[in-house]
Amino acid sequence: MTAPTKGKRGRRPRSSKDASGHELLLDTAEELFATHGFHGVTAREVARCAGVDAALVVYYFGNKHKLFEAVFMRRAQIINRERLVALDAYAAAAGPELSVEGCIDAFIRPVLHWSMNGGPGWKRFFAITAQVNNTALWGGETMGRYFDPVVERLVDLLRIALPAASDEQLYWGYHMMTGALTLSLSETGRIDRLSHGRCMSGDLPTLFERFVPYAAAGFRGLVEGWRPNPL
Amino acid sequence: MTAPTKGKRGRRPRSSKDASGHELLLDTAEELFATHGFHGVTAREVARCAGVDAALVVYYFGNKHKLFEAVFMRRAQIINRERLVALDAYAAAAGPELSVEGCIDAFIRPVLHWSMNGGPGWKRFFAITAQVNNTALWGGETMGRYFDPVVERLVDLLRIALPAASDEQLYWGYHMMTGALTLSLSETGRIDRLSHGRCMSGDLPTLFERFVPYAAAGFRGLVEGWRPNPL
DNA sequence: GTCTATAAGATGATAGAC
DNA sequence: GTCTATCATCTTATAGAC
Repeated sequence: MTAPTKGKRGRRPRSSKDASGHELLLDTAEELFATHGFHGVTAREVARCAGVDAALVVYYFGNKHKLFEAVFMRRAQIINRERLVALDAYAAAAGPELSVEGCIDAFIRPVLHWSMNGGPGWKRFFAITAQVNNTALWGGETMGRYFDPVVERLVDLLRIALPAASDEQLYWGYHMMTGALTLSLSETGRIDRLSHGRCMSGDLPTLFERFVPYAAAGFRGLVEGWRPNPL
Repeated sequence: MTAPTKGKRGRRPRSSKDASGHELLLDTAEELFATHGFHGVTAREVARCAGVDAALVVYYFGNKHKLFEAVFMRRAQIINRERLVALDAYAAAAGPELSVEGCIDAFIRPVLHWSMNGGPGWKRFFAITAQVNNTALWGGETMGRYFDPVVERLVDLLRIALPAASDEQLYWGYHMMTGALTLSLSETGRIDRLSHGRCMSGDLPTLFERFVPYAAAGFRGLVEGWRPNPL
């Protein structure tokens, strides 16, 4: 062993020019949680990797779980605020000419904007979101607590754009849309391999161009219905 | 402390009528990994909960990670086999009258069948699948390794059903479909809360009825396209 | 605000008895 | 095949000095 430190994921020595310990811990936790998941990282690793003392995790956040919640909340709040603004602005601009495409555009544009232009912190946040959304134990509850109020606003507009749709159909439609969206934003690289390079996880402009017509047509197809052979 | 054991998630004392240690460990690992994720469970916990000695994890599987792979592979192989059979049978029956709905039906019918009729082990497997699918580090790679060959067969059929679609569109369409499918099968309960009980995660016949027209219309909408305002 | 020291216990993996 | 005992290390969290 010749390295000066023995930490598993290395230590970044803290310089006086760095951000505050609080922000440093948030950023570092975001990075490590995104890659390894909540249980795949220890609070000590986060502190070590941030170049900060381990006791400061407790000092700033109380415990590891509250650190995770703080990471999640920081950007979720921004998304929620911008989505509400975008949905209201679209509703005001479209008037009675509201379209499904327009509603979905307003709903996903903020997340695509931040994923493209927000830097690596935002990408990591979306990777965390995908994991939370797909975890039964605290995922359903956490996602709902943070995002459901804005989803209700989206469903309100979709009710106008698709008057023939029942609420049950709209909620199922949203459910399928969010599965596609969180997976897409997590950029796992699977589609790159599957498509032999024809599609790229990180190509968000193309994702946007594909996502809106897919989801909008999906909502309409839902309303038209389909009679399967019974399962 | 009055309980005879002190294990965090309890011990199930092993009786001579139980299945072999190998199967017991697989079933128990499946249950715990589904709920808490790979890093959220220790190999010791799996063994304790199975009523089996901790050293047997190493004896049977080599290490904790290989135990996880064994859990995942056990049912993935069954799904793959049945999906291939279903896709081939549908292609043979439909001939040139192949429809997008029919292809998607054939692709998802096996998983819905097992989720509805296969007992809790299958539900747990799908919960694990959703987590793997949405994890960047090993998710993209693992999902691809297990499932991509069958996905290629699906895309082959969709090429016939949708001759106007480019491969790039078909792969994006599959990508969005799989996000919706893995989230749906993981039954996180989020849609139950969001919809105030109008929709239920565990209502798979309704999911099936909604999923096929949504995804099929999505694929068609993808081909028709849509010109967004630039991001 | 930041650090050291430490408590009290769990971890994955192994060696080797039976 | 199954078990005990053990290694070397890591864990969350706290108390209290500076």
